[in-house]
Amino acid sequence: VAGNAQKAHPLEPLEGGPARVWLSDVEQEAWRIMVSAYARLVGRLDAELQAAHAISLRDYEVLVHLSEADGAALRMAELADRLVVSPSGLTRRLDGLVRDGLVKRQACLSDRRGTLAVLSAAGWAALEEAAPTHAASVRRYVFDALDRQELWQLTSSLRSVSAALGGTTQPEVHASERGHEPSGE
Amino acid sequence: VAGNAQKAHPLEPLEGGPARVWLSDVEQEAWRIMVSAYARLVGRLDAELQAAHAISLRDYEVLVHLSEADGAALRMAELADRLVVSPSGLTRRLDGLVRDGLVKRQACLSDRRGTLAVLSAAGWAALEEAAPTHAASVRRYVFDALDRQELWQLTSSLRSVSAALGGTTQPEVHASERGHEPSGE
DNA sequence: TAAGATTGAACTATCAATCTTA
DNA sequence: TAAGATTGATAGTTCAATCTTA
Repeated sequence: VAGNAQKAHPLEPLEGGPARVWLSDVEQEAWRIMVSAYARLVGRLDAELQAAHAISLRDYEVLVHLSEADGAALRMAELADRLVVSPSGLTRRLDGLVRDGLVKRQACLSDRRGTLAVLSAAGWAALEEAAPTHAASVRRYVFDALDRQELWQLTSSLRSVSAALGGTTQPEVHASERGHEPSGE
Repeated sequence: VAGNAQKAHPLEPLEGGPARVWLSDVEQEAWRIMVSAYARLVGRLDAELQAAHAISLRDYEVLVHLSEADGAALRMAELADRLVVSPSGLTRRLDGLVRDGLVKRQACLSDRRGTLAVLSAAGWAALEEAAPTHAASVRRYVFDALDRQELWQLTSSLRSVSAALGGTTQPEVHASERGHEPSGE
């Protein structure tokens, strides 16, 4: 919503009291550019990844997270948390990746309710193939546009926002479930 | 993808040549926090808006953009561009808003192919009602977590990213693009 | 012939309910 | 009784095709 002096629509009940109700012009502009730039950025990254390797950014991110995990395997709930998607959303996403042979499901030994998502050989290959494209895109649109100081500052700011949102993937109470899995590949 | 020294998976074909193929650890971490923080932030904003006023963040943003336009009206294509959604996506979104009575469709006089989206009285009311909630959320999770310098820096960085993405319909003039003619595209 | 907007088909994501195991 | 994961129903989005007007 517009700030104090830009427009004269009926959205100004306050003029600067102790608890401001509207965003200032500077804040409004910052927020606007944040939303717009991020949407456009993600759209571009996805388009370039799909054009070059026929894989969506969403699916690619699954491969990335798995590749960084111990044994290239992760519990569904943990993976969903890292990807910021719902449990059911991850189930559907994994269905597609399993169908394409990039990921395999594996029973969790330590907790038989659980399921492990495991990166397959084909998944590794797809990741290795797509990674340079993705890295180049991110670098081109983000890191090349920022100097070192800006990058550090951006990261710091986003970390503050993340903290304000509350703990995400904080050290949870159940850390003993990271089962041992004889990498079935 | 992990950087150079974090992990020992088979994703390291280079060790630092002239054209780096992977992201550095710092870059990787910055990118990771960017994706995660933004997803969580938007999810929270949407949840709080829906809980308090039964309106989605997406629909709310339509109202905001219309409210800032001349006559609270915008051509479909222009609105879609500002919202970073496809033309068909906006058509469907407007269907819902029209059904709810928050927006009205109006024939465009100057170009009979066109359609105008116009904020209705109920739309204004809904916006006025929801705006304080949204503003408070954004302030709480973003602006309260950042000092003035960080806010300025963040905006600047995002503007650089936006510029690197290339002009969409995003002129660097922030205050003058209100109600201008559809500068032909 | 091209542009603006909409529609149909396909895809993806979520919530609520369900089933299995702790 | 609760937690992990999946499924059914549903909502929202996009691409390709279509219709109207420039």
